[in-house]
Amino acid sequence: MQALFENISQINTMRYSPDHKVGARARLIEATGALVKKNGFAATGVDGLMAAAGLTSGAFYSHFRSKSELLEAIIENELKRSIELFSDKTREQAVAAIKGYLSPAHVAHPESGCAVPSLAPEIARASESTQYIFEQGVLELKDQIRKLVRDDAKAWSIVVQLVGAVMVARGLPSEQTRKALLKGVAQQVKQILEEGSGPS
Amino acid sequence: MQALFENISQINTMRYSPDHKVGARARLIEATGALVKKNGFAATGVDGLMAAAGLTSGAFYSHFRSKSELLEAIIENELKRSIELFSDKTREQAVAAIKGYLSPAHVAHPESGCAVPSLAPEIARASESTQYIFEQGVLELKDQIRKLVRDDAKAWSIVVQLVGAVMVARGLPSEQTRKALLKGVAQQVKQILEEGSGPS
DNA sequence: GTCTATAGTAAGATAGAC
DNA sequence: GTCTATCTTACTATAGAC
Repeated sequence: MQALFENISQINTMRYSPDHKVGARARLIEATGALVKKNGFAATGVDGLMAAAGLTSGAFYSHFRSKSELLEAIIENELKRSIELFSDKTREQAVAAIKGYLSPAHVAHPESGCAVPSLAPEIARASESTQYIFEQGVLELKDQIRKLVRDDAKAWSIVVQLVGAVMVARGLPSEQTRKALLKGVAQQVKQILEEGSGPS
Repeated sequence: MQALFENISQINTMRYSPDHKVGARARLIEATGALVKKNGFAATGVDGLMAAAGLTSGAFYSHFRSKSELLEAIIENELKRSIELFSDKTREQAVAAIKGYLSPAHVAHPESGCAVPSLAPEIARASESTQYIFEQGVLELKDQIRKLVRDDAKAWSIVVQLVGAVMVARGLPSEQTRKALLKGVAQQVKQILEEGSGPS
């Protein structure tokens, strides 16, 4: 299973020449990623996806064999960015990233936020290879949080609180309720972080 | 805002004569609810929805003015059932319900499970009236959990851990990872429950 | 690589027979 | 209320010109 991951990564990496920093495909993945996080994958047509990148739908299939292949690429790209939010950071920076994740701004702007609260149910219905990529990303995210709490259970708890809080808050029309939820969850997450901050 | 809720509830209640316990509309909401939780709302057509109830698509609009009105009815119905899982229960029963929520069986069977981990992102993109119904349901769910922990922040934390854990676990192809996540979250939720179990 | 055009299918919704 | 048939639009995907 781990070997499969490595193969997928290799294929994706070697599809482009090393000196092309950001190709057309990468730009497509960026532009469509924002749209898909905002409006959902199933609800967005290929026409709309390509329009977001300033192109027409005919060009889509020069870059992806199918729409579902795009979802896979989006998940890979988006998860990488979410992971970077928590990696190679001081403890203070990581705690600030958690605070930002649980902010009203993140709730209000799915297009520039983490893909998990926007797309997780659609990932659960996607191909197995898409789910493998998702799993690798989630495990890496958990491991980054684990560095802060040095405990797997606590790390998992924080990960699901972050994504659960943002996902639920986005369905709440009342700002008051949204803020109460975010504040409550932030308080509990902070407590877990403090429990785990004994001597290194 | 509260008045709006009452009006919506009244309309829905008074649409049918009081002696009809379960009408055709209610059966439709049940049957389509399971399908929508499994496959997603946007991804499921009216044809498929009605086929799940043994009918054809033409009959759909005798019961709902639009597809989005159905989503609203499904959310209302499904949230009611999720709330009942935690209401009018002894402490032991409620704790057992939490354990069941975080079970592999719940992760494996979205069609018979809670609607929130299946549909929350689609609710976030739905009409404001659908979101009001969602908010009322989520608040009631939180208040049921609050009875166990007597603290709003802790109740919110548990709610988002439950829905976040199931939602993320459903995207993980490895049973090992799924179980580790569920076990870790269950452990942390249990700890919150024990913190809040002082003298009444 | 990107375009226009189009094939083929499925979508949401309506009309009228029964 | 439910059916079949249909309208209109949108969908995923492909073909061929540039």
